[in-house]
Parts: sequence; C-alpha cells; structure tokens
Amino acid sequence: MRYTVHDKGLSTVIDWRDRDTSGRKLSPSRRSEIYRLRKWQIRSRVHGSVDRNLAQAMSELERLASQLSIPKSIRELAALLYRKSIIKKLVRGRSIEAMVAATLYAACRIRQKPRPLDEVADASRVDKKKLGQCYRLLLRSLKIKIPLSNPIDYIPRFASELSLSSPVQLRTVEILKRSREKGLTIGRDPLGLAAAAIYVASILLDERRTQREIAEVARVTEVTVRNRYKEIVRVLQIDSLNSFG
DNA sequence: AAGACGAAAGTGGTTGA
DNA sequence: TCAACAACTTTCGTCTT
Repeated sequence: MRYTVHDKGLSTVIDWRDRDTSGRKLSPSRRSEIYRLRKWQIRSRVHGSVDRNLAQAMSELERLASQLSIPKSIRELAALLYRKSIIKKLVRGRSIEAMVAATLYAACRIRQKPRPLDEVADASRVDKKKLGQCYRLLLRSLKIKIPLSNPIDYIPRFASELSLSSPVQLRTVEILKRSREKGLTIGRDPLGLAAAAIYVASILLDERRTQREIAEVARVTEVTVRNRYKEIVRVLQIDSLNSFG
C-alpha cells in the first residue's frame, strides 16, 4: 500500500490505484478491504479538517470576545453562527479569523449590544473591509435579517467610556427618541447619531466633551458629529446651542 | 493654543436601468 | 454589469473661545 502526501503534508491518503507498492494487482479480498479503508480515511480526513477548523475558530473566538469583554451568552450565539457558516461552506477561501469576527459582530447586533465594526476589526487582525464583506455574506447565506442597530444601544458604553453621568445618558436617549420621531435618523449612521446626541446632551447638562473625544469612542469623524448635531439642534429647536434664538 | 467650522475631493456600498 | 447616488471620511484653511 502506498501513502502519498496529498495536501501540504497535513494528512496522508491511500492511493486510488488498485495496486500495491510493487505494482502488482491486488487480490479481490484485499481490494475490498482497501476500499473500506479508503472510505473510512476520507471520511475521517473530512471530519478531522472540520474539527481542526472549529478548534482554531473557537479559540480565536474566545480570544476576541474576552478582549472585547463580550458576555458568554453572546459568545455562544457567535459560535452557533460559525458552525452554521461552516456547514454552508462559507469559510472556503476566507480566513477563519475574518469569519469568527463577523459572527461575533453579528451576534452582538442580534442581542442589541452592538459594537462598532471598527472596534471588532481592530481587536481582530481583520481589516474593516473584509469584515464587512464576511458579515454581509453571513446575512445573505444564512438568511438572517438583522435590523439597523439602534443608536440608543450604544449609549451606555459610550457614556461610560466618556465618564458621563446618568442624567446625561437619559437626556441623550431622549434626544435620540425625539430625533427618530422627526425622521432625522433615516439613512443615517447610528454611530454618528449616537455621538451627536451625546455631544448635545453633554453641553446641555454642563458636562461638555469635545467633538474629538466623542468622535473617537464612537469611531466616526468629527465632521460627522458636527453634521448630525447641527441637524438635531435645528429640527429639535434646541436654541441654547444656536447662535440665534 | 485648542476647539469648532465648513468646503472640497475621495471611498465603499447601494440602487436602478 | 455599470453608472449614478447618498452618506461618511480625509484634508485643510479659517474662525471662535
């Protein structure tokens, strides 16, 4: 029986020819035994590769999630999504890390505890673009529909990172609700809205933070903060922030 | 000096022919 | 499949606190 290195030395397979090492034909009984062996070996190779992939993926998931302080229940959801994506062969040609990051990002959004895409990308070794692509692929092929994230879901984390009091948080949430009623949120990046609302609330309650500080934790630019907050004070008629009454 | 402002050009994703 | 489009980013010169 001849063993041949088949896939970068990671495993060996039984040769497909019905001959032994010296090139002689095999006896029928020997031949059927070879068939059984071959079938078993192929199956174990497939399963083994899935197992190895999963093992690597789960350890990466654990690392990523703990770095981002993501609770266990969300990790488990991410793990479930990853297993589904393996079954659907979504990891083919893509990096395990990218798919892991995508499933974790998706799991956070499903549980209404979204993290900025940039934050997840930074914590993994995946660039934002690839992560976004994997995420969209995940939604498409798993047929799951995840609504646009709600800006309010970002507020507790952002406020905490900026050391803002809970009255500021409450005012921020109120601003966001009123903005939605006025249709201000349509087509807008939830992160930009969250940042702008925090900016306005922080000024109103005299706990001012700079646009720069807020933009940084929300992972948007100061320009976006400016554009959103200008719209908010105009539509909600928050005159104390306006130059003219 | 630092923060805020806004114009202009560039990027990546979505949409509709 | 591709071109137009909207939202956001980058960059930068200027004004305000």
